[in-house]
Amino acid sequence: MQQPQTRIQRKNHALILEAALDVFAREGFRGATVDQIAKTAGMSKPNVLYYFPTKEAMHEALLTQLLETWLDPLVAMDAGGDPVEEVLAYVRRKLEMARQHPRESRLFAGEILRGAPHMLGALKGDLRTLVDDKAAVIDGWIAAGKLAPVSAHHLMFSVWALTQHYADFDVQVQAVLGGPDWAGAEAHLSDLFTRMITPASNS
Amino acid sequence: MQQPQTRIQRKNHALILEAALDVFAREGFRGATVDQIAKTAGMSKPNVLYYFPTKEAMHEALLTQLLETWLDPLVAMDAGGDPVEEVLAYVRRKLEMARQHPRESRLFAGEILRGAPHMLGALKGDLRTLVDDKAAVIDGWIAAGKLAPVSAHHLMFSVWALTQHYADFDVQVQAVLGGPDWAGAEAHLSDLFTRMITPASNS
DNA sequence: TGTTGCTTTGACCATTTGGTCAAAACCAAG
DNA sequence: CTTGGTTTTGACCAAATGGTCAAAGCAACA
Repeated sequence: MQQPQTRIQRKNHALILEAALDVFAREGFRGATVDQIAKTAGMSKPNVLYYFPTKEAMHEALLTQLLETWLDPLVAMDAGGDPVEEVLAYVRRKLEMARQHPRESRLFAGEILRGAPHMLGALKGDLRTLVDDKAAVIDGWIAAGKLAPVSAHHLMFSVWALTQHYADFDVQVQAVLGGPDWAGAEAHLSDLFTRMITPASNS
Repeated sequence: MQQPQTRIQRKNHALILEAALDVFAREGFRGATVDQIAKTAGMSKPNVLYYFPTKEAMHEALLTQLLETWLDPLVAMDAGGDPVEEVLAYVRRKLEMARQHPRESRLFAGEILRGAPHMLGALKGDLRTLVDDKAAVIDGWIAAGKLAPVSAHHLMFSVWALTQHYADFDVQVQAVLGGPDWAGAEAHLSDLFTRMITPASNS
């Protein structure tokens, strides 16, 4: 599996994936049509199928490409940094990613919601490995008294749930608040995680 | 719009909605087919369409019915009770609901993810009203010093995000942990919200 | 300019799917 | 057992949709 060679191939490849992301995020895999993707990409349906053999191939290409980016904020959590600051920085990076890439967040959410038919392997493999790795780091911080005792795995679930919620459930948030409130979200999450993980002061 | 009259109508109505919930939760609205619903309900497609004029009608019936149940845990939060206990009890009720009714949670998530085409009115109406109402209660508790100062709205978003995550992203949770861990989830969330909302002790 | 290989698309096909319809099966009351 | 309404379904239809194909367009190089 090689990357596209010619300049025009690279361009159209990217163009199609961009369009597919748009449509998949909005309509879901089943709801998206190749025609919609083609129209969004500004080309004919057969031409889209010339670059990607099937609709599923586009979906998989997006998910594969996405997973890496998606995990970056967690990868960047540094075992050598200040524990509380590292976790808070992770939360902020993740929230920023949700704000900047809501389509990716929804694409991911839709895939998981449907039982992760195209990602189960990656979840049980790369994701699990990374998470276990970082959980060990967190457990180390806790053992050293640098972090309040929490379940490292559930802490990470909390970060995912809380940050992605603002992208995936954006419609609901806006319906309730009357509009977006990313600043409020960041303040709230910073506050929440600070209280959550700051170890009790040595009495 | 009346409820079904005869005994057989009531039975089949319920049977179809049960089947539709199953299929919609698993496949999403676009992915679900009337045939699947019919087969799950143990009857023919035309018979399903005899009770519900369209696929959309089933979806709407489910969502309408769901919204009420869904908000119950929040409705039950009592302004007269102990603030910290009330919030924690709300979290536990919501988590329990996610555990007992994952299909409903996924149905709801799918609807919101797609922009809430069938629920936007309810979100901006009933939901917003209820949330604003309860936010006022929470703000009252905070003003009285019974609760740590938090954004009431974002606090509720946090409850939703964290509890529903365990139902909606169940596949991911299980892929990472190797299996379900509702007990761990409850302990974690109890801990998290306790630290979040317990007011600083009077020094 | 002519040739070669890459790119693009109109037309087409098979399948799926939401929904219809008329006839059959069923049920309850007289 | 008959009759009138309700329930059920096999057969069917039209539209949507994923995907194919052969032919046309186009770029680049000899």
